[in-house]
Amino acid sequence: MQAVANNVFRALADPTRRAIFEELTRQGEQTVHALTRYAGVSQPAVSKHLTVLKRAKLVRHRRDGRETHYRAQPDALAPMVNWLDLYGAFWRERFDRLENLLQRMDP
Amino acid sequence: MQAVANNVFRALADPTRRAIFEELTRQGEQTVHALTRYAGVSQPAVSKHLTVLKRAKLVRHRRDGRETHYRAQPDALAPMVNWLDLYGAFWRERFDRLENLLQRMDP
DNA sequence: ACAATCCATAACCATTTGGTTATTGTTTTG
DNA sequence: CAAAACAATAACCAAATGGTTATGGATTGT
Repeated sequence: MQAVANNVFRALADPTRRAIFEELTRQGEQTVHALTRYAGVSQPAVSKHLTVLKRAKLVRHRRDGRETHYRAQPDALAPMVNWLDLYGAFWRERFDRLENLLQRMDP
Repeated sequence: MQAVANNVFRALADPTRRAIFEELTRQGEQTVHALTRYAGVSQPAVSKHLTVLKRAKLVRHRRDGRETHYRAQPDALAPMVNWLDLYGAFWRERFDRLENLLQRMDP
C-alpha cells in the first residue's frame, strides 16, 4: 500500500507527465497520437510516460483498432491527498477554502 | 512560480525525503544528527536530502553552535495542494472530510 | 494487395539521482 | 590544548531517468 503511494509521487514528479495527466483531466480521453502532438516530445517518450502513469493507476487505457485511448483516473490521487492530510496539517488552508465556499454559496 | 511547484513535487518523490519531512512535522525541530539516526542512511546523505527539501522551501534551518536544527515548513506544500485542486478535482472527498470535521467540532 | 497510420518495444545515450567514504571547518568537552 | 562531535562539502560510483532513433506488429485506407 505504501508502494502505491510511492508510485503516485514518483509519477507526478516529472513535469511532462504532470502535463499529460493535466491534459487528460481537462480534455478527457485522448489517443497517444493527440497526446504526442500536445506533449512536445516523441511518441515513444509519451508511451513510456503513459506506462509510468499506468503503473501508478493514474490513467487507464482502452484499445480501439490501431489507436489506444487514455483517460485520467483522478481517484488514484487519493494516496497523495491522504499523505497531505496526515503530514501536511493543512487545516488552516482548508478552513480558508471552506469559508470562501460558504460565502459563495450563501452571499 | 511553476518552477517552485516542480521543486516541491520532485523533493517529495523520494521516500527517504518524505520520511524526513514526516519526522519533522511529527516531532518538530531536529538536528541533523537525530535525523540521521532516524533515516537509516549516512549523515552526508541526510544533509543532501535536507538541501533538496530546503530548495523546495519545505524545511528551514537554524544554526546553534556546532549543530543545525531543521524544522518543517508545511506551508510550502501549497503548490501541491493547489495542483490537486486544479487537476485532481477532489472536491467530493474533501467535502466528506470537512463534513466529518465540522460534526466533530460542533457535536 | 499495398501503403500508410498508430502505438509499443528495443536499443542506445547523456544526465540526474541517491548513495557511499573521505575530508574539512567549527564547536564543544575533557 | 587536545580530542571528540557535528554538519557540510568533495569526490566518486552504480543505477535510474528521460530522452532519442529504429523496428515491428497490428489496423486502416486506397
